[in-house]
Amino acid sequence: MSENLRTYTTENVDDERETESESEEEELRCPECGGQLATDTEHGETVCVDCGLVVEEDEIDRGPEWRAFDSKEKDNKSRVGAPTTNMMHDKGLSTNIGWQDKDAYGKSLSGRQRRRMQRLRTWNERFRTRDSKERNLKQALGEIDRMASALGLPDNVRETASVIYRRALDEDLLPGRSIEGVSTASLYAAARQAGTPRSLDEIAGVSRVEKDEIARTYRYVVRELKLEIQPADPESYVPRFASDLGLSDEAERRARSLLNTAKEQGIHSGKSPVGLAAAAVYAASLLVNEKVTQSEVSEVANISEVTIRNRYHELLEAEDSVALN
DNA sequence: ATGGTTTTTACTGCGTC
DNA sequence: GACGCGGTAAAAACCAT
Repeated sequence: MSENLRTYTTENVDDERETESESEEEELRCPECGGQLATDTEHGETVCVDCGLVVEEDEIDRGPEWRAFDSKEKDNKSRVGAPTTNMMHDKGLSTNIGWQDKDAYGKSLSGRQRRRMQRLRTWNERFRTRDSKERNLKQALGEIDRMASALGLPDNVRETASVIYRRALDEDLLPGRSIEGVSTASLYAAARQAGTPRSLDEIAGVSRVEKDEIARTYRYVVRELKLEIQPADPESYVPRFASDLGLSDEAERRARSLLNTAKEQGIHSGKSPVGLAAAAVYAASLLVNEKVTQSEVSEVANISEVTIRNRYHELLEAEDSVALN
């Protein structure tokens, strides 16, 4: 079975990484003795098995760290970027001061020195935990940054996301939760607060964490930090959708006004904001003669066409009933 | 866990290019 | 005949309880 799997995977990987796929295929011979060559990736050398002649050296291993079976995994294992698992902030390397009041020879310390040591312990502990939070923060911020740029979120969102994360850290919300999970949740919250919301799906798409966990962590963080986040305003999605579809400002304005009349009519409660926004954009595109298809809208909004249909009927009805008055 | 609501999936029919 | 659109029924997802 491993044979089949192997050929399949190497092919796949080669597709995307053309550079150095030949190593397994071509069989070069040693120029001196004709012996077989072997590649020593650790030292970056190609050596002859028989005579030991170094044929090539200082090669760079550009490949990913391990074999990867899909693109996601490949991302994780690539050589660049932060290591994915660094469970202990200091890898157990930081200093610890023993609790016994003995010197290096095992003799007891004088009272004066004991007090000194006590102070040292306190400070060492303080620095160490401070340091641990610092590292934690650093990693989280990197993660937030990565996701934010993947989603095209502006700097101020990253800013608030990191503020939220800092608060979570200060309130000791982290234990039992992953750094990635909390950073993702922070970013999600920040995006919504800033009025440039991204759907849970979009967020989950760039995060290392599953959607469910993000939602769970998000709820938790919001509750504990008592962040006030009102349900996303459909209007806030409009600009993004409109620009993704290449619609004019005029169309965007129409979409907004449609949403506003809908709000006055109270059509919008309980419905997904994204769906409403998508429908409004679609309806607006019709009204200003810049027709885009339903499926195009559903594509950029990540919403089903059916939902767009249902919503945009409601939107137009609301508009009509206002027009009659 | 449950029930009610919303969204999605899958399918069908109609008109147009 | 492919495409865009509308509608429907049933399944799935979501949410408050």
